[in-house]
Amino acid sequence: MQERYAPQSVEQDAQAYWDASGSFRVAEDASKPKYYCLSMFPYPSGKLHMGHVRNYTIGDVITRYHRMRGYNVLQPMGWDAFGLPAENAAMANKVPPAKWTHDNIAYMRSQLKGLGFAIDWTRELATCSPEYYKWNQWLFVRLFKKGLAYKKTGVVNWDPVDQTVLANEQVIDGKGWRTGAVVEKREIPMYFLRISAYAEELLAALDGMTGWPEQVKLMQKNWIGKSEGVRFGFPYQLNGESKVLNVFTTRADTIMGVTFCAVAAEHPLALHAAQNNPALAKFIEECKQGAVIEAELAQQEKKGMPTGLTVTHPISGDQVPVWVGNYVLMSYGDGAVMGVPAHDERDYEFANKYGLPINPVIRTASGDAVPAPWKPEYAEYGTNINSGKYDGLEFKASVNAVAADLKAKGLGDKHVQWRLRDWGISRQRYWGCPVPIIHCKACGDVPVPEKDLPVVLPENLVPDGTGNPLNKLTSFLDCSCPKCGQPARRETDTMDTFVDSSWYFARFACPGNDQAMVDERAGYWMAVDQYIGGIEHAILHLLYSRFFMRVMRDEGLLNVTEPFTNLLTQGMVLAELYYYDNPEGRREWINPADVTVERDAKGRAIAAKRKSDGVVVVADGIGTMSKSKNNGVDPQALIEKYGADTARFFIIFTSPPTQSLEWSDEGVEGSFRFLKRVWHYASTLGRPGKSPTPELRKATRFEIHSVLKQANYDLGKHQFNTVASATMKILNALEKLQDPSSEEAKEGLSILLRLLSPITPHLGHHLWKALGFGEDILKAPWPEPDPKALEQDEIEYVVQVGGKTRGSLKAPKAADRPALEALVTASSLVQKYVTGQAIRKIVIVPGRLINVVV
RNA sequence: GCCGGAAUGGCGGAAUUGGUAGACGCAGCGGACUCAAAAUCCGCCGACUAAUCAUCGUAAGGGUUCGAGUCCCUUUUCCGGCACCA
Repeated sequence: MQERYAPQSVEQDAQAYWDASGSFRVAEDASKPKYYCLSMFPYPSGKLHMGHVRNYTIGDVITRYHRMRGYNVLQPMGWDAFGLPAENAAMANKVPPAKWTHDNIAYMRSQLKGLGFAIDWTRELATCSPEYYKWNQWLFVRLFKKGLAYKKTGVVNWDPVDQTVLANEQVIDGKGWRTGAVVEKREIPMYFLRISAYAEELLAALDGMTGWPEQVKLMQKNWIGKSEGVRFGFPYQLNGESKVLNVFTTRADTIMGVTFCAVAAEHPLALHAAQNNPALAKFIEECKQGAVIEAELAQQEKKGMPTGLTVTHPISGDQVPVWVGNYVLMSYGDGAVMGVPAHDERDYEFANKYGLPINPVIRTASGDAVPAPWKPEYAEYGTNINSGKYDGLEFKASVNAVAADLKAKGLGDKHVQWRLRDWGISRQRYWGCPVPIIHCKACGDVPVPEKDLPVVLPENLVPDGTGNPLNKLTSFLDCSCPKCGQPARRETDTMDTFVDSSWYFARFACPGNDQAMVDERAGYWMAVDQYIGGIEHAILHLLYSRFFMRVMRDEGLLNVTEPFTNLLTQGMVLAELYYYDNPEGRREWINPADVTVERDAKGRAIAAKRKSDGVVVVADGIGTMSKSKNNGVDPQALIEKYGADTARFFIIFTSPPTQSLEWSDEGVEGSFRFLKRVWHYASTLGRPGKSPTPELRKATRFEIHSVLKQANYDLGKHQFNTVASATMKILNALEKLQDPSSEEAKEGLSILLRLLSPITPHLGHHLWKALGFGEDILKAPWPEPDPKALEQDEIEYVVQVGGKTRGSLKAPKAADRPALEALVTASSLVQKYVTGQAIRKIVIVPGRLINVVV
C-alpha cells in the first residue's frame, strides 16, 4: 500500500463503495434489533456551518457504532425548509424563496455526502414539498374538527410603518429592523393548538424519561409550570351590575395582607376605567408600545397607575384599590393579581414606589415586621398574624381555611394554574405551510375538505417586506365555500415552522406513502432511539414534538407516546474573536484565520496581528461562531485541505459532545498528524522490528486491552472524546513495542481501526481492506477486551497517611486485609510519615488505596 | 427579571463517579536528523525552588468526610432559553 496518507482519494473511494453497495439503505427487519439514530435536520441556510458538522458527526459515530454492534440502524436526513431567512434572502436577491431554498438544499446535500455520513438518502424529505406539508394540513383539519385547533386573538409585534407583523428576531430594541419605527403590540385573530389539554400528561411523563438529561427535563417541567393554589374573585359593582375580578395565587395564606390589586394593561377592567380617564388611557397606550418579548417585559421598570376603581376584599370586606401594572401578564391566569407587598418582592417594590400600605400577615424568620430593604425571608412560609380567624395557622392549614371560606361564599376554590400557553401557529408570512381554512361569509371558518388537500403554496412569489404576498394573489385568495358553494376567501396565514419539525421523524419511517401521514413502518422504527441536537431546542421543539406524538397517537395514527427515547444535547461551536477599531471609528471583526498570534516563552498569547498588513488587533475572548462577529470557520475549506476524516476526528476529540467546542486550527493540524501516524504505522505492519521482551509484549497487550475496556465504557456514556484519546494511546503503545511484525501489533491495529472507524470511517474502510483484515469494516464485529490480557499478579495500592497521598505500594493480588495492614505498617513510606504518632485506623479500598489515619 | 447549565496548567480537555489532579492532544522549550528549512523522531513541560524534599494548587468563601475537582451552603463570571430565528 501507499506510504503517504492521501485523504481525498481514500474518501472518494470509500464513498463510492458505500454508494455502489447501498451500505446505508435500510428496511424493516424483524431478525435484528432496530436502532433509529436521528440528528436534528438542518435549516437550508446556504452552506453547512460547523454546528451542523458537529451534530451530524456525533450522530454518525453513534450510528456506525451501533451498526457494528449488530443493530439495524436507520439514520435519515431531511430539510427544515420553510422559514423566515428564505424570505429575507428573497427580498435581498429578488429571487423566490423556493428557488433559493432548493439551491441551498442541493449544495448542502453535496457537502453532507462529502463528509461520509452513513445516511439512508432514499428517505430524504423537505418540509416545503406539498407531499410533506399536505399532512400538516390534513392533521390540522382533524384537530380543528375535534376542537384541538381553534381560533382566538393573539398578540403580535406590529410595525406601524411597514404595516406588517414582525418576528421577535426582527425587533431590535423595541424598533422594527427595517423601518426603525417603534413596534406596537397588536391583537389579531390566529389559530391555536390546544397543547394545554396535554399539560398534565406532558409533565407527568417526564419522570419516566430516563434517557433524557435531567437539565432538559427540569427546563420542560418549569416551562409547563404547574402551580397549585387558589383562584378567587374580588366582587365589585359596575354600572349597577355585580361582577368579580378573578385572580390566582399560590399564597392564599397571605390574603389578609392584600392592599391592592393589579391588572394587565389589556385587562377589560383597565380598558373600562380608561374610558373616562385620559391619563390612564395614555398609560395603557404606553404599555402597548414595545415588543411582546417576555424577556424585555420582565426587565422593564415596573410602572403602574390607579384605575380609580375599587373591589371588595372577599374575606374582610375592605375596599381594595385596583391598579394597572405593566408587569402583570395578560397571558398568565386571568391577567390580574392580588397585591401583598409584605410577602412578595415585586409587590413590595410596587407598594414602596406608589405609597401603598404594607401589612405583614406572616411571622417569618425575620419576625413580625418587614422593614426596608426587602429580604428574601419575607416571602417564606410562616405563621399567620394580623389575620383575624386565620391567626396561628401555618401555610397549608391557612390555605385550606381560606379556600374553604372562599368556596362557602361562592367566590373561589383551589385551582391548578399552568404556565404553559396554547400554541399559536398562525404566521402572517408567505414561505410556510398554508393554513387549510376557507372563510365564508355565511358559514364562517370552514376547513378545506380532505379531497382538496394539499392547499398548494404558489412558489413563484417574491415578498417585499410589507406583508404576505399571498394577500395580493387573487388566484390563491378566491375560492368557493366547501359547505355552501358561495364565493369565499382562502386563509393566507401559514403555519409556524415548528409544526413542520414536530413530526418529521415519524415521516422518515414511511417514505413515499401518498395515502397516509404515517403507516405501519413507523410502528417498526419509532420511537427514535437516539436524538441529537443543540441545547437551544431543549424546550420548544422538543415539547412540541412530544405534544404532536400524543396528538397523533390519539388520532390512532401510531402507537407511540414519547418520540425520543434518548436525547443528547450537543454544545455550541465557539471560536476566538478579534477586532480592531479602524481610523473611521468603525469596529471591524477579523476572522481568526486571518490573525497571527505572538507568544511568550511559555506559550502565552501576548499580541495578535492581522496577517495581511500586520495591524495589531484586539483579542476579545471566544464566542459562538457567527456572521456578525466574523469568526466562522468554513467546513468546506477544512475538508478540502485535510479531508473529512480529520475534520470529524478533531470535532470528536476536542470536546465531549455535550460541552461547547472551541475551534483551534492547531488542533486540526494535530488531528491530521495523528491520522498520518496511523496510516504510516499501518503501512509498516508485518515489517520485522526489534524483538521485544516478553514483559514488554505482556505490558503492551495489557495497555491495549485496558484502554479498549475503558473506551467501550466511554462509548456507552457517549463520551467520544476519550474514545479518540484511546485510539491515540493504542498507537503510542504499538509504536513503543517497536515490532510491527508481532501478533500484538496485528491485534492492536485491528482493535485500533475498529475503534477509530465510527469517527474516521474512510480511513477505517481503506486500511481494514488493504491490510487484509476483511472485505468491509462495517461488517466486522466490535472489539471486546480479552480478560486474559487484563490479568495481573500484583496490584499497586495508593498509600495515604492522614489522607495525604505519600506514594504507592505493590501487593500480591490475593493479599487480604491483615496482610495489607502488615505490609503497609512495615513500609518505609509509613515509617517516614507516621513518625511517632499513633495509628488510629487503617482505611482500605480493595484493589485501590490504603489510608493510614493517625 | 425568571428558568437551566458551566468554571480544572499557556490552551482543549482527563480523572474508573468520594480514592495518586492534570490521561490524551495543542502550544512552548531542549535535542536528533539536515548544508539549511520543512516533515519526522526523542526528552522536558501546574506554582514555588538552582534542584530535591516540603508546601501550595481544580472560579471565590465556608462546611461534611480518614479522604473532596467530585457531595452541601453562599458568592462571582460566562453561556443557553424565555413562546414569531431555527
